Amino acid sequence: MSLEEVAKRSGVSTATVSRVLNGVAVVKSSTRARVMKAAAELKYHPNLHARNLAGGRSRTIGVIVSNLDNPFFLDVYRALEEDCHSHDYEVLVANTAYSSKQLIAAIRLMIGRRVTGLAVIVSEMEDAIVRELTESQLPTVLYDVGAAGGNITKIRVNYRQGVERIVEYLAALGHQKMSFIGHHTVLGPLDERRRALFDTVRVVCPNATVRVAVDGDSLDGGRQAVREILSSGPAPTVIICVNDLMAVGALKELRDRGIRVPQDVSVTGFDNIKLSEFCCPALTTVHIPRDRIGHSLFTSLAPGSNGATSVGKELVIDPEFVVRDSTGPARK
Amino acid sequence: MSLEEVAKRSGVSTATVSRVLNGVAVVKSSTRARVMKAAAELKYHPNLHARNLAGGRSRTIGVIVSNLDNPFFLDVYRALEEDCHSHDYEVLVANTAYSSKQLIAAIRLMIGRRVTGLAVIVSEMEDAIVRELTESQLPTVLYDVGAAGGNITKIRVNYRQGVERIVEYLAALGHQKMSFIGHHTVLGPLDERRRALFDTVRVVCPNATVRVAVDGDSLDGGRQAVREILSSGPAPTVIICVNDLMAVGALKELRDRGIRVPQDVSVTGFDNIKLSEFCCPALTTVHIPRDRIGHSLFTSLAPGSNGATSVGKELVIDPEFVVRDSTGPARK
DNA sequence: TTGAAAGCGCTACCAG
DNA sequence: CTGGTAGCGCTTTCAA
Repeated sequence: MSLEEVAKRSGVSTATVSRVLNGVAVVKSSTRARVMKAAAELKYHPNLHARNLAGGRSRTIGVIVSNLDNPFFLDVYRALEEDCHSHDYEVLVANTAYSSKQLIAAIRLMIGRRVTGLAVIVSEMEDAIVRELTESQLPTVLYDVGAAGGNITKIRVNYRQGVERIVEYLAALGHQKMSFIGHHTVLGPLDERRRALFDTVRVVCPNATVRVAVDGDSLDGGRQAVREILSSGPAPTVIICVNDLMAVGALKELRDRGIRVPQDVSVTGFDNIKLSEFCCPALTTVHIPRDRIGHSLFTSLAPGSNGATSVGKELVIDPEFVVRDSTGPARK
Repeated sequence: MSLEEVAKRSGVSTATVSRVLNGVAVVKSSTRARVMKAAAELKYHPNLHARNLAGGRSRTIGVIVSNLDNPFFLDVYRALEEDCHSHDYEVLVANTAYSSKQLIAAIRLMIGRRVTGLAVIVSEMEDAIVRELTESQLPTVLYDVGAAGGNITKIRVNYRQGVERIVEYLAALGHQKMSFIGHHTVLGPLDERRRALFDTVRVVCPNATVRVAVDGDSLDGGRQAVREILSSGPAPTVIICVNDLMAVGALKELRDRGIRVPQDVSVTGFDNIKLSEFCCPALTTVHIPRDRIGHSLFTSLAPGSNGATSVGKELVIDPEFVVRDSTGPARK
């Protein structure tokens, strides 16, 4: 089941078979037909490793994410995949489960596969890794970490802006006792959100207090974080969640305890994943256009018609505040 | 950045470099050190395509699923990935979005990559595809479709049993006006569930009626299907959903309309994804052990110590009925 | 313990 | 329009 066997069976050279299979160069249609027939009869499937090796190219974009379970990543992935497929590229996904070790392994794997470009959407990025990527020459898009330039494009979401809207809105509603739940990550976007929160609170409502709890990035994690908040001090009047997934978990715990949302406590999410409309109450959140992110990934990574990638820039994405039913006036 | 450059820099042959990098054969430790050093300095990353080509192997398991968005698939994937990584295998995922065309493309890709084994967890399987897979010789696991034997292992979930529990339970609660919402698929597991439902109803509660609506396999799809049900006839007292994801969507639509669950209408899901515990009300559903499925995938596909895969069997997985808060007595 | 060399399957360049 | 052939980068005997 190799090119050579197909060549033999159809009485032509391997070169011609290759031409036919790749639709390149003009091959006499009778010859073409013969080759196609032979390939079909032999159930021939080209060895992609050989093809990539010989061709040097790979037409593959790699994506590494922290947590495929979070719909946020899937939405980005879907948009990217759409572009890739319509331009005849493949996508290779890798999941790190927030582990640096797995991140490194994933990066090595992508480099080893000689991907055309690599998108790294994780929050466990360490400086050393960013440096290695920078030195690797591989066209890369980093999400909310590192600096643009050279082979690196940075996509930055303006979290600060989103957080500001949330805080301003809550402050106007009279909330003073706030809490924040996030997940275990010291670096990257997450901490950015936490820091932005504290900074904003300091400016907008200096009298407000903010208690923090962290747990896993999952429904269970959100629920657990709320337990921690509730058992470690006076009940807050608002729970600001680092993302919608954890917020939905938080909602569950509150409901189980008979704490009403938003009457007793307000809850906010972040990301605006589909689920945020379907939980109850529907979440007040901040929309982040995952589709735009996904499409930007492709645009930056895939070589344009001129043959060059457009990496090296910094793309800023502005979020949008969405008010739904999980927030209300602070309880007296 | 090729093996040869590393060899040159460390003053040994490519063969030796290969040995060092693969930890095979005994290499003098001083030589080994020199090679390692050179590789590091050169930031050498082995070309995986060349490696696979030369080695013939690939230590990669491919998985093709219909809808990565449905947590069900992710759970299966995660279990499989865990096994793969701990046995030094890679996993390659492909998403078909329920399209036969994409399924075929994905299969070709997997074969082209010469994966060790392939798991196909989709519901858009056509006979022709099953046949092609059977003839391909590639160790394959099919989910709820096709027949075991040869290079094919079939994993079958005993849906019928799950559906029976649901119907018996609902019938005992006095429900007579039932409805079923599923997604667009004529073949595979889905239709199995629908047929099982009708068969069971006929036996358990012949007086009951069942209306059907189908839409996409998503939160929106579930909501939409409920709209269809509600606008096309008398309100049912129970809505049986083909899976939890659609059930959560259904719940949302009911809530928006002020229809109480379970007082006005009962709702059941299927799969027991994590979300089914977190929605409100928590879903009565049928648990399907995705982790077991994932682990079985690996066991069947990865060659054992004897070097042979254990494909060819049929594995039956029994579901388990889980009662939560979305079901109650039929409204008079 | 190490080197030389024969491929793995395919592409691409050069002739014809 | 088609064939010959030199690699692509790595693994793997076979000798040394």
